[in-house]
Amino acid sequence: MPKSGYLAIKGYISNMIRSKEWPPGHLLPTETELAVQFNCARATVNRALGELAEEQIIDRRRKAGSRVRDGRERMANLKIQFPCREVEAIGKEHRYVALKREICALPMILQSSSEMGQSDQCLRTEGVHYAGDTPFQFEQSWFRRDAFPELFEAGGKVKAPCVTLLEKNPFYHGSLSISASKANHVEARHLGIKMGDPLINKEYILTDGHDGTPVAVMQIRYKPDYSISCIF
Amino acid sequence: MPKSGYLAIKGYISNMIRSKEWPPGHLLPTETELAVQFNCARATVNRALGELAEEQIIDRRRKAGSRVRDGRERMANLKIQFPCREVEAIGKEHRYVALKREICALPMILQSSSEMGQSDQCLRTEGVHYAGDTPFQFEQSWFRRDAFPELFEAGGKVKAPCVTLLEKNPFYHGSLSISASKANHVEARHLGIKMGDPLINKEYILTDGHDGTPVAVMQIRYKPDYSISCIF
DNA sequence: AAGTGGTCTAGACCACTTA
DNA sequence: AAGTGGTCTAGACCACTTA
Repeated sequence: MPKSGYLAIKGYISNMIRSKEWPPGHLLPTETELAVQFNCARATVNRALGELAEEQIIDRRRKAGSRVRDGRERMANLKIQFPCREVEAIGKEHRYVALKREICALPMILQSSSEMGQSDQCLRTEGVHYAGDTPFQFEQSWFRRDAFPELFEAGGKVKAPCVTLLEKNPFYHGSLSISASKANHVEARHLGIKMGDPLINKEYILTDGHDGTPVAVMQIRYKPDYSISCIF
Repeated sequence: MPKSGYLAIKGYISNMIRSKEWPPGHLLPTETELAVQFNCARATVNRALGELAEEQIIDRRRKAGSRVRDGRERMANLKIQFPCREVEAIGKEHRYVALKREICALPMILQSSSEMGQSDQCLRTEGVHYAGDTPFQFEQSWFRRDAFPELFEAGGKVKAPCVTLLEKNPFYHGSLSISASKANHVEARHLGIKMGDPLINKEYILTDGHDGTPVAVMQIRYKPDYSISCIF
């Protein structure tokens, strides 16, 4: 542990909390008091406490001071990787086999309440992502035409939709939902497993950067040997 | 968007990146240049860039400067909630029904290579967490005796192990792994579902705060209507 | 009204990395 | 050797929240 600097202060406070010397709810010394104790400027204490608040270890409020949080709710960092990227990450060659590609009406989840009309069109794709020669993910997706016009231009070989998406904008926002289901015969055939086997599913809902309306849904199904990991 | 302050600088840079005016790999102006541009102190720019680096939007290296990251790997915040807490969070009453409780040898994953001997003992528990009257989670766990002596004192009514854990230390670290499996007849009976139904599983491995060795494993199985969500 | 934290400034020194 | 970011200081003013 560093002997000086804001990390020393962070370490000191973390230890007091971990050792339960300062239990949840405990009121911490003020920034000024800690600055005296550590013989440093208040800005240094402020950085230490600010990071602890960011990490949800303490709660800070003006005038009320800083308190140790009830730590029963923690956060972990989960890596978000679209299918093409996930295959690359395990060091295998990514290959996409398109199965379906059709224009359809917007599914419920992509219908924005306000604007209706000609944008009311949607591309639905279905395909399998291979890691080398092994089927890895079965993908079924919907894309609003007004948000992704370039996906509708089917020029040449059909690329995986996520590849086109990431070329357009590598910084999408949205939500991820993880669930389990039983493989139906289509999913089982394309993933090379038995019907009724358990699947892990990720459902990404991508949102527009400006108004936050949903613009795409990607449903990705994985074989039961797949798992998702993170640390906390 | 704020017109001044470090948030204005963050917003400006975020916009340049989102609009692809500054594509991945692009070299940002130096802190000094941005301080001139925004007519502020370098410390203010430093805070803005520091937060963008924290959020993995940019990469920063001394002398090399700050660059826009390849955004294809994003991070999402996943809430970590132990079973008792998860039931409370949906507003239901938490009740734990213990099914098994036995001393056994350490499973592989809890064996620390270095220290062996009398601590070589483990508590294995099995139980069901109810949300109100509905079975919600089937839990199977292992705890090292040397790390959780208080769990071995079976005084009075048996509490859920996670409750005792959180009383001892609300700030555990460890890893979470999410997978899917088929319900066997024990799991199916206790969760009130059919054998062969798909389950979502969480496996928590808790580690010691000091040396990082694993001290407990909690395997939690959920019915297929359960899902895990996060935003990114 | 008074006590907190939030943010900013102008300057400083240094660590690290590249050339 | 030179340019960048990392961190710190001493001081300032303010916003917010409680009493």
